[in-house]
Amino acid sequence: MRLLVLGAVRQHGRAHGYQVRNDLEYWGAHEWSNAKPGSIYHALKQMAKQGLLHAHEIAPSTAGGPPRTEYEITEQGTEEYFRLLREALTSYDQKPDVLSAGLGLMVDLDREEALALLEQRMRSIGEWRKAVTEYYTPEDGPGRLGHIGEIMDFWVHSADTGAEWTRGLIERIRGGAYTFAGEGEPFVGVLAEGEENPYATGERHPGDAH
Amino acid sequence: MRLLVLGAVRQHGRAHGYQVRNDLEYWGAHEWSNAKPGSIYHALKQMAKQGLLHAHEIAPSTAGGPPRTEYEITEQGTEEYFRLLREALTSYDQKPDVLSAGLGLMVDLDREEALALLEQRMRSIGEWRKAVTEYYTPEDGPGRLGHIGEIMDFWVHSADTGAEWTRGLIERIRGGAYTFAGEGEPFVGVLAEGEENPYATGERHPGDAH
DNA sequence: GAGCGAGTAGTCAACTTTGACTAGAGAAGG
DNA sequence: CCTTCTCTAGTCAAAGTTGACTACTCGCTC
Repeated sequence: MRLLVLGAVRQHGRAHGYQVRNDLEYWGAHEWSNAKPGSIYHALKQMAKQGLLHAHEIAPSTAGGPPRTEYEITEQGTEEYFRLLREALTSYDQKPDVLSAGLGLMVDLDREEALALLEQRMRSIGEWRKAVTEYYTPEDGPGRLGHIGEIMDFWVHSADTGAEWTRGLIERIRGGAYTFAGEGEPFVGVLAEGEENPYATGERHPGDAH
Repeated sequence: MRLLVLGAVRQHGRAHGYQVRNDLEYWGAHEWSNAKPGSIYHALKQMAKQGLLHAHEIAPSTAGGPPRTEYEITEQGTEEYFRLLREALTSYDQKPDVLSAGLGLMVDLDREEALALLEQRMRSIGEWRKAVTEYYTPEDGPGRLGHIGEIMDFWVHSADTGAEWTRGLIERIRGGAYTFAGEGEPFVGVLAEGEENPYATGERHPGDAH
């Protein structure tokens, strides 16, 4: 959440809550993370209180609606942003939404660093896997865990396929895919004021509960 | 959370919070879900308030510590339990911890139903995949999403490998693995009073003194 | 025989998330 | 001209989560 919001504000330079909200929808974040209005506005306020963002009270907008608050990222916020971003890319905590946020923002780093972080991620997954399999392997033979063992198996399978996917991503990046920081014209990751979102949702989204 | 707690209480017949807490640790739930003391006690109280559990105030325990409250599952709670369990097994909402909880408790259903639910899960994943790929496939060729497309790719990859794993599980269950409801001696999924947990973590628990 | 650590059982404040709601402006339609 | 819809921008109460903390007992050691 904080990572996403900081990333959105940072790309705009200065943004109000509704803009952030739209960016996150543009990124599809409402599908794979808990990016709902309440969370976004809460994060903005909280981070403003903590000095990661600077808030400007602004007169009511041009297009109706309540007065809005604009936010700018502070130096402290930028630091925190990169800390969170690096962590999202390296640590394997099994929260897929954290990785997704990291992927969406990784181009704020330079290519070499992104690669290094993803390599580190591979190692993290390896360590996690080793710890888990050693720890939960019963001494008196497999199978004594019964169906509970399926949980373990599921997690290990997820780790393995996650590692495989990460390896693929590393190849693609190493092969020159995408435009990272300092490589010229960056990918436009936010919507300009007034630009309409080509991925704006119709009512039902692919991730909605049925 | 609610699913896990209901499942634990139900298997005991009658249980106090600390017992539930221990069961969840036995299942490894502290690894793959947010099963911390605070959440567990909160869920118990909340569900008691809502009539899913019935609370009995009990005198201080035999072995020191504050007075404890014992809970029994009500009829309403049992209904809710099976509703949550079926949902956890069928719906693909990308929250791996929900599936894990479902796996740990699936043997409370009979084999045929578990299989049917998992088949349904396969279909859900298929639908999700179709919706997402159709929805986010740009008309003007792939690649216009830029690195944002990697998020999509990651999710689709997860869905595919998740489906593959589910297929494997279905095979194992169909092949006679595990003991489901009504198939005689059930797998012992909870700890008896006083039994020590062979998988107790050597790690520090939240709440431990430093 | 005092102190210490470990186990038992649970509470609490701070924080985050959720989902429903508000309220004004322009557009659309009859 | 009046109603209804959609977009803009955000608020709020209720629920859930986190991590630290309490308080009590038993066994052990120094």
